[in-house]
Amino acid sequence: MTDAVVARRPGILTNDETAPGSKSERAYTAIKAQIIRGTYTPGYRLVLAKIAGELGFSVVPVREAIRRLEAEGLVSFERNVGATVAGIDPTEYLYTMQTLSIIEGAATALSAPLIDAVEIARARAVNEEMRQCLENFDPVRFTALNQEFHGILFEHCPNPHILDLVRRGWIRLATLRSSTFRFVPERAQESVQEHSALLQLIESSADADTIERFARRHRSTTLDAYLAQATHPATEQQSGKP
Amino acid sequence: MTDAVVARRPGILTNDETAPGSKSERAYTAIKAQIIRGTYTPGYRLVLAKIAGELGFSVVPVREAIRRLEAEGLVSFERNVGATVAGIDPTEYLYTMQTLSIIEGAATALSAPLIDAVEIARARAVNEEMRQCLENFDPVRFTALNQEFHGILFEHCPNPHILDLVRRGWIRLATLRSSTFRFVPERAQESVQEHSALLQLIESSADADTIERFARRHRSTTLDAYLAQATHPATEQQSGKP
DNA sequence: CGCTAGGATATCGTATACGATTTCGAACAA
DNA sequence: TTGTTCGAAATCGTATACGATATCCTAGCG
Repeated sequence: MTDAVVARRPGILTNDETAPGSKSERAYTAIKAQIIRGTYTPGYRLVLAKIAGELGFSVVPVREAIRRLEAEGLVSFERNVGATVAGIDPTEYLYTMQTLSIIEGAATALSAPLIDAVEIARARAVNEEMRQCLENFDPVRFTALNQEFHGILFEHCPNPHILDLVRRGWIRLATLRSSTFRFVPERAQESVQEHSALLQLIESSADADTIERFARRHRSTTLDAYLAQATHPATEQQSGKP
Repeated sequence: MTDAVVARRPGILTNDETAPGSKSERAYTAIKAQIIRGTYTPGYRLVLAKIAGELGFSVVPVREAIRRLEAEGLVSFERNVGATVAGIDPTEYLYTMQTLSIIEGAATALSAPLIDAVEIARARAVNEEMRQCLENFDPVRFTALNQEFHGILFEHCPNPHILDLVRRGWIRLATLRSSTFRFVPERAQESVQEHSALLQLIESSADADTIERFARRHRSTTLDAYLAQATHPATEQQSGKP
């Protein structure tokens, strides 16, 4: 296979973290980053004064940032009580996954005609590396590569709204990396194979419907695997007071 | 047909407007309502002090509300310059419609198994009334009923995220009621017929895929009709200074 | 021992004030 | 006329202050 020469880019799903804007803006990206990184785990209480102190800002921009994150679904907020990092119980997880499978399926189908041979090659390289991760049992890298792989597939989606929804879905799922996520080797194996098949479909210009169906199914199957594995995916919220 | 006895409810797409919360909350719903009503048309400049004055609040909650609306895509915002009601150029419109067709199709398919005979009857009644609106040429009522009809179809969608996305899509489209929207009688005629067919599919428990496909197509066909009709859907933003 | 009342504490919600930035227009030079 | 500079006005961005509300703890009562 043609490997090596294939260029690698950061990938559409990676966060900027560059935040040279207003304090409100920086608070927004800072908090968001913490949530994604997992420093603020689901259920963590976001106390205005505390965060403001940590960032060296006053409460006003922090508050604004939090309400924006609430609108994005990353934070849940209660009047006169405060905000917490949005928790994800099993039901929530299922909903999120289902939504993502629908959106991402569509995004992939819409991107497909715009993916050229070079991109296909890139995706193949990534998928190959994923296979190697399986042999070396490196779930962390596997997950990262999986993200990159799918990123390649839908980053050409011409509809920015859909792209945005996909990104949000991935971010939402990223917040439970540590809690619900379990690595399922058998499923991962299948996953790599399905990726190959999907690339085949795209390469051979299969019709949009087929691609969409396949991509969607790929997602929801992964979901089933994870759900089956997770014995009792923590219902309770953890208190955020360290 | 069994009419009359069928109960009528406000419908899932109608706005609450009840806002007994904090000022930040009330500012949020107030501004949102104005945007949906069309009082604040796309391009309208949302000046903090002015809106604060109108509502009798200070600027802080207003600003917060605006940033939340930005996160929802109803308002576009530029640092140190201000916020305007999000405009929708033809491209944007197309993107929004495409996204909505995908989401709404899925929502309808997911709802279908949960819709009972009573609801079907309700939907039939609404559709019948739509047909009458065509005869009397009442586009306004027709549009309202169309909203109610689709509301019945997907309001049972068990996935709240999807439901939420559908709602947002409708709201986004509502903001251009006055600008891009043109009523296309021929298409409206077809629309009513497709509604009947869709109800048939649901009633006969057609498989999810068929329903989804049909619902999606129904949407995107409407889109095509509107786009074909709109001669030159205003590219320019109107200045907000009255 | 369990429950309720009441106050202390933590935290939120928003008004006000003021510095920072952009925008707009007028005066002036080419 | 056209372009440029400079200053005033408009508007945004955020710190601070303080009232409002919820939560927690303690003491007292049954």
